[in-house]
Amino acid sequence: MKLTTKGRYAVTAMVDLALHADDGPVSLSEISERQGLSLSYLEQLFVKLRRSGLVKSSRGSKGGYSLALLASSTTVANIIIAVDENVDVTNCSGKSICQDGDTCLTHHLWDELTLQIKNFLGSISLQDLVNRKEIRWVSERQDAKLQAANDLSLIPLALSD
Amino acid sequence: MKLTTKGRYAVTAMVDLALHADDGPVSLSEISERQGLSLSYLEQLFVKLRRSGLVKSSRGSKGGYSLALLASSTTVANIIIAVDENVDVTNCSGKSICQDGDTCLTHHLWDELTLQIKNFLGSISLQDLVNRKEIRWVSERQDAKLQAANDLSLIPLALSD
DNA sequence: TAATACTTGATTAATTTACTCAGGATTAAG
DNA sequence: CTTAATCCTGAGTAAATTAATCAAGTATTA
Repeated sequence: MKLTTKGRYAVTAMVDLALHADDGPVSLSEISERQGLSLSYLEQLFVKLRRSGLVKSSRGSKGGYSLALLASSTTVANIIIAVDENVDVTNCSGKSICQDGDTCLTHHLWDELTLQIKNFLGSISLQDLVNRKEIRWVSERQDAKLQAANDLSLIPLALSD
Repeated sequence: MKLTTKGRYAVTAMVDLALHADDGPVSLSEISERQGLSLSYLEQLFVKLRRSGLVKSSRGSKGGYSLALLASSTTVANIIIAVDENVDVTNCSGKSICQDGDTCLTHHLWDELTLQIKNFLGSISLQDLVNRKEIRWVSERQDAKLQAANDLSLIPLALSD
């Protein structure tokens, strides 16, 4: 499987989106600040998320992204597949051609593991994550931090120079 | 998690070892031929497998590797960890320092997935794999092919030139 | 003593990852 | 109508990782 920073970033960003869904479209720069992720990189990821139909965008000032589906209808597996292309741990993408066009000795094992991972990640929705206590805590901490930073930025002209 | 060719090769080689355990030590060149894996690369992997105590080596002619433990005591997880170092899907190796030294929004989710994968791979032993019908079939095919190749190689001097 | 096989360390080509950069298109607000 | 915010796109790239190869051993057995 490919489970790298890319997939983790995408899920994190989508959870952020779900958590702040009430305030209208969420801009990538907000997500970037709150989650500490690179803005340019997020842009790349959201192209894929949009093309996969998981988010919808609104351009212009006060624009941003919002969930295209119910939080309960989007699973973690959906998100990872959208950005990572596949969640397959076989060497042959499940085609059973791993050794000279034939099945390799352990093909079936990797096929099973792939199924296990897909089942697990497919069983967890964004709504499940939003409901979790430990995620709400982290989110509150992040919101407070961003608020504090914004409050400070109201007086930089008075301080600089 | 790092589940790449390295881990797959190692498990495949270990299953080969378990399947041919009755015939005494198995040389890496045999495994290389049967499983279509690079000999030099197998050498690297078996250094780690030996240091992890999963196999024991006997040098010299008729030497090779054999299982250090019962096939029922070595799990797939043991093998992958031995060559890949970790099976962790968090960004922080489980330390909860993923965002500026603090817990990131989705840390717990990756922690759980890591546990799932470890449980699954830890629940399957080499003995389980050896007992599987589909693995026996592939193994028989491979043995027959190697036997045929060896039979041919008995007369190359008569044919070459 | 010759052949076999493990042992080790250095090196490397190809690929992937995780970005950055530069610019353009669209929209809302002032 | 202008400007600022934001999405949108594509090209490029440095660093890391992978999947090896190569060379030179050492140990053991036939």
